[in-house]
Amino acid sequence: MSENIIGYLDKEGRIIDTQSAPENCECKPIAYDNSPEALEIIRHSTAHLMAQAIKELYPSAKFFVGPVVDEGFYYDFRVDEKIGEEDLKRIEKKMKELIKKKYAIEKYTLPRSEALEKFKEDDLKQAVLSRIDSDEVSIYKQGDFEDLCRGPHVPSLRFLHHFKLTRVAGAYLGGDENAEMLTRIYGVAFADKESLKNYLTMLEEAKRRDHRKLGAELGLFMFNEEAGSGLPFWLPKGAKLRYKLEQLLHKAHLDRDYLPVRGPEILKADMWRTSGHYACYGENMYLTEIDEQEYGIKPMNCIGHILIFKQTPKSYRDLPLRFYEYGVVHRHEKSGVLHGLLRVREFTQDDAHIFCRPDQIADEVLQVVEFVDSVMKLFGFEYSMEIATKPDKAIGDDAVWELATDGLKQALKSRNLPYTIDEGGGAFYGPKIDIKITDAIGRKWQCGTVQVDFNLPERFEVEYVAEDNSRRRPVMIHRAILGSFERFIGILTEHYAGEFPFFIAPLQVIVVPIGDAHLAYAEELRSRMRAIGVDAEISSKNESLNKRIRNAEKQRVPYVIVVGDEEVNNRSVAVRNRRTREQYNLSFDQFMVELANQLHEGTI
RNA sequence: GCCGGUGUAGCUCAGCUGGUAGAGCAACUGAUUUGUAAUCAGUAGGUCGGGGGUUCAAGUCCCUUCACCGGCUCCA
Repeated sequence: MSENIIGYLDKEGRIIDTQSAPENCECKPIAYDNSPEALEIIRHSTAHLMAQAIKELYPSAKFFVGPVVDEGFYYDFRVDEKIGEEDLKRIEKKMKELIKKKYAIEKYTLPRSEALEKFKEDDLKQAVLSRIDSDEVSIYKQGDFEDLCRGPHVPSLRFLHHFKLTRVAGAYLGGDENAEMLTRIYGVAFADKESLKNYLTMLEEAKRRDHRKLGAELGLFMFNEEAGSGLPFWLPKGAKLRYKLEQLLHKAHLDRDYLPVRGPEILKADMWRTSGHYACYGENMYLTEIDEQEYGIKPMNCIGHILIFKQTPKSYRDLPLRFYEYGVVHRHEKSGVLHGLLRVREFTQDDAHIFCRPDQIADEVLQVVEFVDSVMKLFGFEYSMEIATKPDKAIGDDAVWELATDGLKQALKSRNLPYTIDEGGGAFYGPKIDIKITDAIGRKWQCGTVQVDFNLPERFEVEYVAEDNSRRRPVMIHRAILGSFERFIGILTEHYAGEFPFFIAPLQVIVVPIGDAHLAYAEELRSRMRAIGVDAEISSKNESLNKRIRNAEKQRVPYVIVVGDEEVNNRSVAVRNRRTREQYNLSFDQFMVELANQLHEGTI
C-alpha cells in the first residue's frame, strides 16, 4: 500500500477504504488530497475522531450517526452534560492528542444479530441498526474506541490534521420533530492547511457581509423587541432601496402585460376553508374574530386574485390574464426560524397569478422563466431550477398533479433548461419550479417560484367562456420573481456586501464641499441631480474633509464628489467612483451623462 | 416549537470570587474652514432586556418571561 493512498474507487464509482479493499482489487486509488472522494473519507474519519474525543471527555456519551455533509461533517450524540461553544476547543485539543497516538483504524464485521447483542445497552445504536437491512454490519476500531459504521475511513489517524469544529447544535433524532433532541457538533476538514484556512476566511467574509450587520450600519431596516419578532421596520435608506426595486420591477411587469391588482389583507375564514388554506396551512395563519365571524389574515394572495378574476365573466380572448400585486402576507413562522430579513412573519411578495388555458401553460411558464432570468442577470446571480412534486398534505387528485407536474417539466425540457427534482416539496395546491440563486460567495438561496395549479380554480369554480360557448376551467400559475422584497433585499445586501449597484443604491451621490465657500455650488449640483432622479446629499457638517470622505465611503455610496475652488471655477467635479475604485475629474455635464447612463442600467 | 448560547449608554465592548456602573465611536456645544478614509476641547447619555426571588447588599446568584445568535424541524 502506497503511503499516500487512503482508499479506492471501484468500477461502480463507489468509495472503498483500504480496510475493505480486496487483495488484488482492480480499483482506482484515491490519494490523500482535496478531491471530493478523498474529502469524503477524511471528513468521515474526522467525525469518528471527534466521537472518540467526546467519549473520552464525556464517558456517558452515546452516539447516533456521523455523516459527511456539504462542507464538512457532524456527529449526533446524547450526553448528560451541556456542551457549549467553549467546549469545542477542549474537544479539538483532545482530538489532537489522539492523533499523536497514531492509532490504525481497523475494521471487522459482525452478523447483525451479534451486533444487536453487542450494543444491547445502547438504544441509539439499536436505532441505527434498525435502519440497516443487511445481515452483516461493520465496526471500525481505533485505539479502544469502536463504532458501528459503514465507512469509508482513512487507514490511520495520522492522516487527520486540518480540521476545525465549527458549531454545536441540537438536532432531532432521525430528523423527526417529535423525537428526542440530540446534541450535534459540526466540523470541517481538508487535506491541507491552506484549504482549511480558505474555508475559514470564507466564513469570515460571510460574517462581514451579514445583512443584519450591514442593515444596521447602513440604516436599512430594524426590528423592535417591544413590537414583536419577525416584523421588520424599514428605515429611510432601506425604504428607498426597496422603493427603487419596486419601481424597476413594476415597469418590467407592465412591459410583460401584467395588470396590477390589490386584494384585502384579511378575509373571512370560510374563504380559507374553500381554498384549503385553513386545513393545510391553518397552523401558520393568524386568525381573528370580527362581529362574531372568524377571519384570517392572508398568508398568500391567491384568493384576492381569484375573486377579482371572477368579478366579471371572462372570455377565452381574455386569457392569459396576468394579475400582479406586491402582496403583504403574514405567516406565523416558528420563533426559532426567524432570521433577519431572510425569514420574517410579515413580508411582501412580488406575487402574480396567471389565468390561462391548459394549452398555454408551457408558454406562460417559459415566459416567467425568462422574466426570472433577466432579473437574475441584472443582479449578477447564477441560479438553478428545481421541480418540486406533490407533498403529503395536498389537495386534488393524483392525475391532476401529474398533469401539472408534466406541464412544468415539458416547459423546461422544450428549452433544454436543466432542473433537478425535489420529491414531495410542492405547495399544497400544485407542483412548482423553485429558482435557487447563488450569491457572490457561492451560497444558494430560494427566491423565485412558479407553480401550476388546477386545484384552486376548481375549488372556487373559476371559469371562462370558450369559443364554442361552453364553460371551461382555467389553470392558475402562481409565480414570484424575487420571492419577497424582504428576503431578496437581505440576499442582495450580502451578495453586494452593501455596495449596491447605482440604480438601486438608496443614496447614490454624496457631494463634499471643501469649505463653506463651495456650498452654493454643491447645492446647485444636488438639485440638478435630483431633477433627473438621482439621490444626492451634501456632506457639509463641520468636520474635516478626510472624515467626511471616510463617512461617505463607509456608507458605500457609489459616488463621492469633492468640490473646491478649482471645481467651482471650472464647473467640474472631482469624482471618487466606488465601483471602479478610481478617482477622476469631469465637467459636471459629463458627470450628469454618466449618472443618466447608470440609472438606465436598472431597466429590464 | 425544540437543543445550546447571548442580552451593560444609539453602536462596539470592559466590569475578578455579590459591595448600587466605565472606555472608544456616535450625539450635542465651542474652536478650527480643511484638496481625498477618523482636527482638538468640553457636555450630555444607562431603573445593567422585563418581572419575581435569595441576601444587610445583585449588572454579578436563582426562577420566570421577552428578544437575539448557532443549529434542528419548517419556509418566500
